[in-house]
Amino acid sequence: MKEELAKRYEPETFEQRIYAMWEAGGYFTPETDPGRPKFSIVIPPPNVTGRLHIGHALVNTLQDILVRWKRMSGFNTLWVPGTDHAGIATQMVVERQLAKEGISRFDLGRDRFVERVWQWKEQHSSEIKDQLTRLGASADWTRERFTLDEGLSRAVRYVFVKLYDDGLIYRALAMVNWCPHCRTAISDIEVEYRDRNGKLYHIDYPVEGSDRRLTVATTRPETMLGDTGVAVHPDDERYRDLIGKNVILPIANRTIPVVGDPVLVDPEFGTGVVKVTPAHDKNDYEAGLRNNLPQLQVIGEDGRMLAAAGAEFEGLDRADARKKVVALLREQGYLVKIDEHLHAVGVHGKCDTDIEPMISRQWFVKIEPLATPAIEAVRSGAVQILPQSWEATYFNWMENIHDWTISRQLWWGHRIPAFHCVNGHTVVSMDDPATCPECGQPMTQETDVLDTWFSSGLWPFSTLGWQGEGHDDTPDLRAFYPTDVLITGFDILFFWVARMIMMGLRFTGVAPFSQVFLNGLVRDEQGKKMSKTAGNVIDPLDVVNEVGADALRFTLAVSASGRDIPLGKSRIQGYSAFVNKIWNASRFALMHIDVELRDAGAIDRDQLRTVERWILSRLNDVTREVNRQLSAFRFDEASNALYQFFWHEFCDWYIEMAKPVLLGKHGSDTDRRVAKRVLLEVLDRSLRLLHPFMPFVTEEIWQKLGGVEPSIMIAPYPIAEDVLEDSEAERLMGAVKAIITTVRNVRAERGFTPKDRFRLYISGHHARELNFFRDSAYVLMELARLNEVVVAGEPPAGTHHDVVEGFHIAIEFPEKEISPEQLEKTRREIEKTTKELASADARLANEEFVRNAPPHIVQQAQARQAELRARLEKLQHNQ
RNA sequence: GCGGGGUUAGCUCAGCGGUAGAGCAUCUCGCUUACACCGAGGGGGUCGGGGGUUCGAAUCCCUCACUCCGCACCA
Repeated sequence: MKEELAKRYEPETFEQRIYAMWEAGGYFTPETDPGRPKFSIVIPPPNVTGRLHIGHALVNTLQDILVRWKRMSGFNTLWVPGTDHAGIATQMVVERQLAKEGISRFDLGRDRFVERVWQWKEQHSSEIKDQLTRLGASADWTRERFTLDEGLSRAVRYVFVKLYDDGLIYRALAMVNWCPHCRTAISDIEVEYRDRNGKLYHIDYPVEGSDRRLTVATTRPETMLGDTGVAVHPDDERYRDLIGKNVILPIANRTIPVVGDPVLVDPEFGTGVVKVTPAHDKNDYEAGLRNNLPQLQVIGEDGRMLAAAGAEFEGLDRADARKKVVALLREQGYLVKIDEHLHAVGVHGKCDTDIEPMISRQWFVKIEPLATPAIEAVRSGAVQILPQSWEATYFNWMENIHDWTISRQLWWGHRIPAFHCVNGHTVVSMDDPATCPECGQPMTQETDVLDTWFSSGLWPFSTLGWQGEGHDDTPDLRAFYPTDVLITGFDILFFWVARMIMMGLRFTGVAPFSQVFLNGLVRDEQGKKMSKTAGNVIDPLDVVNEVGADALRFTLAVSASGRDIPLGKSRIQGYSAFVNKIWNASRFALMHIDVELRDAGAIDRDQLRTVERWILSRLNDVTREVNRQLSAFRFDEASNALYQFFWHEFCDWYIEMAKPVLLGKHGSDTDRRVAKRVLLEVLDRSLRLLHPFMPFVTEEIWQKLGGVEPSIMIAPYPIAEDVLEDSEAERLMGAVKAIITTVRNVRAERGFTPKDRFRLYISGHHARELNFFRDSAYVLMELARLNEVVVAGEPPAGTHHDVVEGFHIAIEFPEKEISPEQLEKTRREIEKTTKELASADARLANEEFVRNAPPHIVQQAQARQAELRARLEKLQHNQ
């Protein structure tokens, strides 16, 4: 029976149908008690803020490749999908939406606002699922999770309570990074530093009871309203006598003390005098504590000046206050000068607002007891970070880690399970307390929520049903935890990966995965980061609609090496040609093979001719290569090996060489049957090898091949078999290919057209080889366009001589003037060969080389020398 | 300042001790019924500079230059 493929490759006609078929078949859902090894992986949950971008397409394609490969390789495979509530980010998008309606979240109130966010979430999580579906992601949707799901929320609460009970979570008044726009505290790693051309203002502070003035320098003059001291270095001769005296703060007209502080002050910098604002600068805060300076808060949570700044400043924005302060200072003669000054300013990455350091009461995680085992896990190899160079970065960060600010003044997220009564008692517990256990007063819950990463830190086990003690042994946890691999972008190594390792070790006793693969960042063709403002973003869905998911996936896989992954439409276009090639080659194969050929059983190797043994050997080699590279996360090498094999060996050579037999121009019926059987075999295996990279097109074609399994995605993944390896066939076919190439080459150089046919002479040393060339004459004649192949005959004078892969060949051309270009070409070829031979001679003349180099290298050099020598001799004939 | 990368064909990158590779781009020829999203062929590199180790270095070591990314500091 013959099956047919549509004349054109049109992915839109089958991709969605195929995905529905897989899902209906339940192939994404693993068995619960399989009695075979498992492979599990959890998705880095995308933020529910919006649609997936090309970076998501990359990380999810890589995961799907791995998952499909493992599933076909016989593992009981689970890929858990889901989304992250993304506290600040999601709250911001919904607030922006509200702003368009002219209202703020405060107009709605907490409950109604949160309701709005849930509506947003419902809409977007289904959109995200749809996008992943279009990409072909074989995730188990029956286990889809969301970080705010009931079970995951219980896990979060349990972890908070436990860490609190263990003394690892504490509440304290401390200097934190405050975002006046989002009106919440954020953690240290959420602050991004941007270089900015700012100004350095030099201001005079008059010394009390003297006409001396101390000049301080600052980039933030508005904070002077909150100054409570001035510091100098205690060893600085210039100012030592002033320590203990007071200066008068201009504008505010307060007196503040001069203190000596060796930590804060670098006498070499600026004037050597530093104003101290303990309430609005991290270093000043600490200096204030050291020197008993009061903390005077002059900037509020919204970034506007407070009454403490002075009546004329109250309510002014930070930036306006700065202008006013500078104007007044100038007016009153305190402003000495303004220098241009390049410095890094901390901003909130999510909204680009300047961070305001602020003293605030927040919840913290004491991190060191968590970090120490997490460092050890990587050091011992229990967790392997790949590419390995990232381990140094991991250690560097983990060893200098600071306590983690986990409370956020937001409405969207896991509300902190801490309860307070009017008497200041605090209860942290799994169940909401009715009244205060100490004083019986009613209790109210903390309004703050937790940092999003606090919940995503539990993701690998909370998604599998873990909810703390009593809920830590679910069937899914038993079957799939710890997971095997985590694939994610390197940009969230600290935010997420490190925290999962810490939390996993603390709460489950094991690392949540044994391997972490960090993929690069997708950039545009010029290597620039993709961003909406730059207008260079690629929407993965657009690409899928244009060229199909398989072309996109393959492009991503091939490009997936290095830290930056440049991706442009032209690149994707290039690989869509490959998908098209697969389609057409399969179409050709299907025209010739009968699926019933499978019924005859395995291939009888004794019936195979060299060309067939060759392609099977090559296929076997690529099979070994793909499996090896995939286990090392070398998606680029694996996909490239398949590309090379399928296109440049299978299509360009094997199919062309098989055509004379398949089309009945050469060989017996048996030969034809064997050729068809081999064609089927190679196509079948190739499709299975390609399936993890290009799930849709391989399935569509494979369905026509009459396989046993209902879907290619559950057909066995090919593994290399020693019997298929055939070095003799590889060597001989290598020679045939090289001879054909040489003939084509010389033909073109001599200005002959493909219609001109010649006679070819081949000579060799062994009868076996000569017989092979006699049997393969039809291939040479077809592909090199010859009219005769003479094996072991004596070529007449005037023929073109060459040595190819150790075989002497001669091409008999019709009489034709040799062009000057050709003569020049030959001359250059001789010159080049002479040089190469000289270097080969020199190499072998070196006794130390012969003595020290491994024997096979020496042999190789000798063979090369012999070939070059023979070749040179032949080429000289051609002059 | 601390840590980690990178510098190989016009572009993007692989190779990381034994004859310089791929994709794309470019040039020439060819619509040969699987495919013009194709086929055949060509051109193009002193592997950032300098030094060293080695029989042999793009590959290991030192050094310089340029560049990118973290982290820290920045009155």
